[in-house]
Amino acid sequence: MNREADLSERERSILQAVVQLYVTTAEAVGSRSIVKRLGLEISPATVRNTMSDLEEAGYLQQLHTSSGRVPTDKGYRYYVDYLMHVQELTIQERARIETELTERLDDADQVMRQTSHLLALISHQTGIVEGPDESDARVNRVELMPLTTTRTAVLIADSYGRVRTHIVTSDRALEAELLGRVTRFLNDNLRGVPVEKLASSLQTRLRIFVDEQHHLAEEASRLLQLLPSQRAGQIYLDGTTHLFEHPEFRDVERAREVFNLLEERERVVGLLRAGLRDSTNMRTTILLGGEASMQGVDDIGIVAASYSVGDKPVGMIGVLGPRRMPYSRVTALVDYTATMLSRLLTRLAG
Amino acid sequence: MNREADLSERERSILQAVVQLYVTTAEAVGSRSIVKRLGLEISPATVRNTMSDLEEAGYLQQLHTSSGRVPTDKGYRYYVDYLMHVQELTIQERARIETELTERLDDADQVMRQTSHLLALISHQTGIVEGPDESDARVNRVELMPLTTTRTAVLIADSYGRVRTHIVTSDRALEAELLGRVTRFLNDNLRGVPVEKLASSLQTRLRIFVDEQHHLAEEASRLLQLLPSQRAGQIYLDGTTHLFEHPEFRDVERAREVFNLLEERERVVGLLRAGLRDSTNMRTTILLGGEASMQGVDDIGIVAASYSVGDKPVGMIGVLGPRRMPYSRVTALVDYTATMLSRLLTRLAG
DNA sequence: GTTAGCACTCGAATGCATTGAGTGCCAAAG
DNA sequence: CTTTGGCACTCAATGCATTCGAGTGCTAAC
Repeated sequence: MNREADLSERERSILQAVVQLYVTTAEAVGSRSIVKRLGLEISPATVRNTMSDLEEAGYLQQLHTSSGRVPTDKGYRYYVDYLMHVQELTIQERARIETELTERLDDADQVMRQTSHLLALISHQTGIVEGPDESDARVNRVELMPLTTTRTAVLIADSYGRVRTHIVTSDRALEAELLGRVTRFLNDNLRGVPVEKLASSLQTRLRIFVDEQHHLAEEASRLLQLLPSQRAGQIYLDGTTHLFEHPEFRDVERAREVFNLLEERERVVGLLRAGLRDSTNMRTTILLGGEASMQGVDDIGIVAASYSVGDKPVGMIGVLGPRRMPYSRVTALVDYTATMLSRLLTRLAG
Repeated sequence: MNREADLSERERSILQAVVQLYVTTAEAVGSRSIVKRLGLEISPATVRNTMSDLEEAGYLQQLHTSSGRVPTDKGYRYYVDYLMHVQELTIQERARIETELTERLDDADQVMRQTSHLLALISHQTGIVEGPDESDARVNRVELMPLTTTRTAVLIADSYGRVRTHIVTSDRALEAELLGRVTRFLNDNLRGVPVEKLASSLQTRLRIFVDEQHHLAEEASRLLQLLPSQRAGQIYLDGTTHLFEHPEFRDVERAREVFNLLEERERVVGLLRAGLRDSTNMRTTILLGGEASMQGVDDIGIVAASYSVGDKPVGMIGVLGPRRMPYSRVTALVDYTATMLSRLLTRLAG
């Protein structure tokens, strides 16, 4: 079923005008302002009739009998799916994203931190970057670094160009020389193994090498057993205070809800993932507070896109703001940023 | 000058009652409730006279002519300096801090994250931990880990048991074998050097070793030059959303001010440091919004304490909340936590 | 199908009286 | 000289009635 066909040309342009006006003014929009906005030769009364139809069909909503109208979830959804035309970024903005991202090219971690910063800076909203999915990361290199006789830093460089540090304590003293040999052993045997399966992989390979390198393998196994199990994908946030700029969060309770959401990283990841799942063939997805995947937090909207390393999508980025967000601008931003990030990370991993 | 002598016994106990009542109720306190609170055989009228004196002396304040009174900065200051008796933590709370901190004993970074979490959890306020001052950190061990032919991870374990990762890109390809030799060279020559002076120290020692190990030293120098200069001490925050629970931050503008402060890490570090400087011989310091060192953010209070590695104070922890804070409880918490943290980090570094 | 006109609705703003917690002050008591 | 009871006074908060105005819904005419 093509919802696009449901609305007449006039209804479409009026819905569009309502959304756009509401987004900029944050106030319910009336028939007169619509006429002004469209510059058309129709009277407010006509607009009122159409708006009434749109309300009946569930696209608009009145806060009280004699007020202007405001888009409903359905109205926003229609707008972002069919009416919005993505507003290109300016050349300056593109250039800025490109230079400020490539500056930090060295370090995947820093690239992602900087990405969230840029998203926030340019959109004046909250920028979100979810780090590459741990489950796809593979071991590029392992290093064991003695800290004290019993404490050892296990350093794992993964296929995304990130370096992770875990510190493990063992019962008995380990000599630096031994750690050096174990390191070499691990690098010879574990490159390309999924990071999550480091310990279990080693167990498997142990069987093969058990005779010749029994001692080394034992030691390595002991160390890797101590690694904490993988936490959920890292998340980078920036610009959370921009939320305070919007009138919908004047009420502290509302603001609090959103801040609570942002503190629960798994929930944020969950939302972004849901967005990816529901996404059509578009590169960006828009999630609206109140819709199925966003139970529990109304009032917000998220523009999200996935980024890839090579051809494989590995994580999400997004911009979170009030549901009343300038989607056309933000969509362009998120789309372009995701493309740039993909390119950079691919180069880093390659 | 001993300010303690300035006030009569009655004035002292009434000031104390005002602060305590105001802290729990968040409402201006009147003469009747004070009488009830103190359970004394004096009449409200007497209390009113005394309160009037206290107001004239600047310890109390009326919001409007016919309302109850509220402590001023000076009033709070007197209270925390002379009237407050620290309320011991319960055994359960002590036990909790101890077990939940020692659990993560391995990793200084995690210990500090956990510390901020505990501070927030137990106080129901915002917990702050400032990582050990970078300027005192010394190199314990260095490792170079090849990521690609041109990208190298420089790993530095410092004397506080932390491991830092920097990724540097060099112009020309570096063989793993070479990096191994450079690593050994660095560890032989740079242990104990202040982390900040890594690059310059190497330059100095280069002159000595220039003949025999010219090539190695050159290579090492090139890599270390690329390290980013040290950013200010890391900061760990937790429980920022607790701020929303207090009526003083019902007004979004107020809340926003504090969140902005918390986003500017250097400013937070600056406040804590100022606290350390002003501190008397007490182990904890209390900073009150509006006072000299806290220009620009009213309405908040901070209880801070320094922690040490060995005998040397290296960083600060604190709890931030509304100025109307239960200082006696929070002070006990911060004090005990700082002691525990010192003990753990000393053990880690030792 | 579109428009002008008009009655109607309802939130927001304004004015006004009431209430009550709390003070300041004074004169009397201790 | 300190303390107390009494009393007038102040001021925020509350409730209520009124007004104002943006905006609608409806109907009759175009």
